[in-house]
Amino acid sequence: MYKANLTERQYEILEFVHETIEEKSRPPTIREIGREFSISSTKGVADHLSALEKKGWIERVEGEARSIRPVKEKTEGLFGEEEGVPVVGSVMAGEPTLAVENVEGLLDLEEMFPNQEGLFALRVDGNSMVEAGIHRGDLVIFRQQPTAEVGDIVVAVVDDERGTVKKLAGLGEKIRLEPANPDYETIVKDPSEVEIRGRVVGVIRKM
Amino acid sequence: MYKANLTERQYEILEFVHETIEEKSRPPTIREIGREFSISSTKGVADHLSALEKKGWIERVEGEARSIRPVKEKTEGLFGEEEGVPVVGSVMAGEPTLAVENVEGLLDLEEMFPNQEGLFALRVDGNSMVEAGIHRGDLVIFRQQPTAEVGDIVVAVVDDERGTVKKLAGLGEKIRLEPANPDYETIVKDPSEVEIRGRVVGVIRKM
DNA sequence: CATGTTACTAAACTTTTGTTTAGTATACAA
DNA sequence: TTGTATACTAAACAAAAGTTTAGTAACATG
Repeated sequence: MYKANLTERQYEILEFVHETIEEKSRPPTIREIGREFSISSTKGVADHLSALEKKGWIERVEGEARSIRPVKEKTEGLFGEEEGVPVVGSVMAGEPTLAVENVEGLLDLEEMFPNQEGLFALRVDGNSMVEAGIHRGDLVIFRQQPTAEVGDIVVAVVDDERGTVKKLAGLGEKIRLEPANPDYETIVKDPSEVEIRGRVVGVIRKM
Repeated sequence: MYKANLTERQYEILEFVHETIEEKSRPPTIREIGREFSISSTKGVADHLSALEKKGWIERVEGEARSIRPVKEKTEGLFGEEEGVPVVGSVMAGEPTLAVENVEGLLDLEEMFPNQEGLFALRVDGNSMVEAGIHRGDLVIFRQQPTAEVGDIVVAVVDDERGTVKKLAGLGEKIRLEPANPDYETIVKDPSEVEIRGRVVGVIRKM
């Protein structure tokens, strides 16, 4: 056995199917596979495909052209198609490299902050939130919403300024926007003077 | 004209092509499109495809089955396939919603932290780096490397412990690992007692 | 030593699919 | 009014692609 119950030949063909889909955005035909591997008979290729299907690596629709379809769950991992950066549980001494066994999961950023309606990013340009771990240059991810709860970190517009990021500390007759930096002062304004634009749901920093 | 120089019918067909690729991971045949739209003649569909090709929305290979291929640059945006969270330049007062005109670009997290060899994430569980904006629970993204420069924030293993995140403050006869929190003390160790495992290149926090 | 799997060739066959020819009808612009 | 683009039908044709039948050969396994 070669990799994961596949023979070497079967592995090569499965790999070619993937490459073709990747490059040409459609699966290859039996004859295209045959040409690639110098298999003159279509039956030769068809046999490999039957084996791959039987072993659960691909699916096909009988009689349809280009119907080879890799089974995602089985194939991802084998060809490194997973999205995301691996999250390691711990970094132990001794081993020079971080082994795959150490990986707890994959950090799928698209899943973490999906491209969904109402989600925006804003680059922070002040220092008023450093104690909340939001530094100049960071990108804050915020969900656009007109209100928030006390304690939330919000993106708000005060006095026609560019939006600022502050902690919402009070919501009564006066709205209190509290910085996380003793050098800055809490903003206390009438509700009419403050527009809450969104709630911060994440921070991303690249160094 | 309907959308972006396409007729309504052409738009519908282009949309169906996209859906088919999305759902079945291969483009539809002319007859499959015909069936969907109750166009009995293959010529009727072929005419639409010729129009789409002429207008630059798709590409085809003559004589090949299922060779319709949407031209990525033109199509993305029309069907909302872009990856990433929009980055807004500023959040202005007045407008109730964040207009698309405001968008400076798209934050493509996969591009920012690509799934490349040697890139890992580690969840921070101490408070020793709060002043550097790294809090408990944050994910630090680090590039696996055995050395680093003074000033870098590194992931290191000291005394068989689980990896810690510290600032590399000295590299001579003794290695200095400096926390960013006055409550913690700088670690000063022989090089033999410290293993630098990587350099922190990013921080991600979800709130 | 029979049996099954793998890995093919060769040739014929069928179905699917793309292409072409011929024609209808509507709408719009020059 | 003539041309051009759109939006099709109908029918036939040709090429592409999947399927099937009949074998060969190597190799491993019980």
